[in-house]
Amino acid sequence: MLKYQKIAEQLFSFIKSNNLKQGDCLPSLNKLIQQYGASKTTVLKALDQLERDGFIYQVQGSGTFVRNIPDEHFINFNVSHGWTNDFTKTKMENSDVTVEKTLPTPLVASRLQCAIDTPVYKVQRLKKQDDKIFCLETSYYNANVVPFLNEDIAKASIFHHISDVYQINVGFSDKYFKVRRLTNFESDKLNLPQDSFGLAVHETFYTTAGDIFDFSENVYHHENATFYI
Amino acid sequence: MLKYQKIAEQLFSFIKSNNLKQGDCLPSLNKLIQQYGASKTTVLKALDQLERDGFIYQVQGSGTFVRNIPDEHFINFNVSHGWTNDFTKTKMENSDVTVEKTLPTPLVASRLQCAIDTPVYKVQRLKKQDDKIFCLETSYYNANVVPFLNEDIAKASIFHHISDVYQINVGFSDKYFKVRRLTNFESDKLNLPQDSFGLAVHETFYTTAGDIFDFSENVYHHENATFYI
DNA sequence: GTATATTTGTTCGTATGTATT
DNA sequence: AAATACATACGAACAAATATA
Repeated sequence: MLKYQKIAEQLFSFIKSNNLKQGDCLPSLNKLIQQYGASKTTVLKALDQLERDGFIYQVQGSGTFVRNIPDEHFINFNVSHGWTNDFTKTKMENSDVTVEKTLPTPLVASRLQCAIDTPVYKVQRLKKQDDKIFCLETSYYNANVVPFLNEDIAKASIFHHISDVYQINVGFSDKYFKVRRLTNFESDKLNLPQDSFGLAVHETFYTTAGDIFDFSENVYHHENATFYI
Repeated sequence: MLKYQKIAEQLFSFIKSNNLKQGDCLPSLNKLIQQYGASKTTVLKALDQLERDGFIYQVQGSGTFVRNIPDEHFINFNVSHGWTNDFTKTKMENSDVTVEKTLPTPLVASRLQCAIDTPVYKVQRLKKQDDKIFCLETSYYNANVVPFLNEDIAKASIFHHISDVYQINVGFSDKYFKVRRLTNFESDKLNLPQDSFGLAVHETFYTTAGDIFDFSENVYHHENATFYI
């Protein structure tokens, strides 16, 4: 692990273990430089990462301070994979898992930016948190990039699997969302009355090298799924 | 304007004016260093900002590439003030503006982290985009931080006003959201049937110095409001 | 397939600027 | 007015990943 990442992790642990609250002050840059035996550049990079992640904020001439810890009943909308609020990891369980090797619809092919005769894995999963139905996920993996998937892999974590086995690492994603009425199939799966509404999220995932490997649509249970950013 | 900001702006303009698409390559670091007469650190800082904003991605050993331009019908969920997708600025108009100096409810006081006898401005605005109703905003400003507001200011831009007049600059915000049924008042304002659903967003705004000055609830029209991140 | 060049990523050190205390 | 603390910018060296010959 890199030096600035290690510093960022230790500072984060410091905040958690000392139970620091919004507005509490962190040690000054110079103290952190001494404390970690690092250069200013390196400590600043660690602080910048923590700031991007929403844990701290820096005020010129004043100091570095802790931000609010997000309410634990809400889920970080930025990490749709991993499902953690970074403070208390919430266990997300997959059920009703189906995996099918098939050909993409025109919409899916356009989102995966592949030809319509490119084989894709269609994966559907019902995600539950503490036995509460959280969302229905329908995702499509380009089989030319992700050579193999099955129910066992999908029941655990697809992203971890393809990272471990194929060294395919998630880089970034395009993410669109809106509120819409559920289809009968969706309301059935989510155990909601017909004509219920939910949050529908379309997300296209790219590898760190910029290649598309996954397009997903998640439909969230409007009562059980609440988010923060 | 700072050097790295200027470089970031010019690179962004370069992408737009040359109509670059997803995957297109930007000049290498060394070329940018020569081109802008800046150090590696400074150019990197500009690139990091553009990467954070979702415009580019960097691949070690390979190069720097352009990301997808977001669909123009979707709005950047991260900038609830300003209302721009950074490529085509969409005009957002305020109507049905009311401003009232009052005392906070317990919920509002807790969100503003102020006493219940602290005066606050309650501002309500209906936001329209091309005459389509976009959302109903109800916001509360701590009057000890923002000394004065009226309908004229609220009809234009409150954030611009308090930045210009009081040097109060927005630093960051805590943002929570979920899908819920609208109240009768809300569905009436949004011109939707009763019992419609919408996206409800609670956002607490902090100044760059870390002081809370605004708590807002936005309720979005589920047909007219679509987002990206 | 391998060596080499290219390109981004990390880390160090230093100087100067700017805002707050 | 002075001290403190973060912000910007420069330069240099080395590391790591990728592209190319």
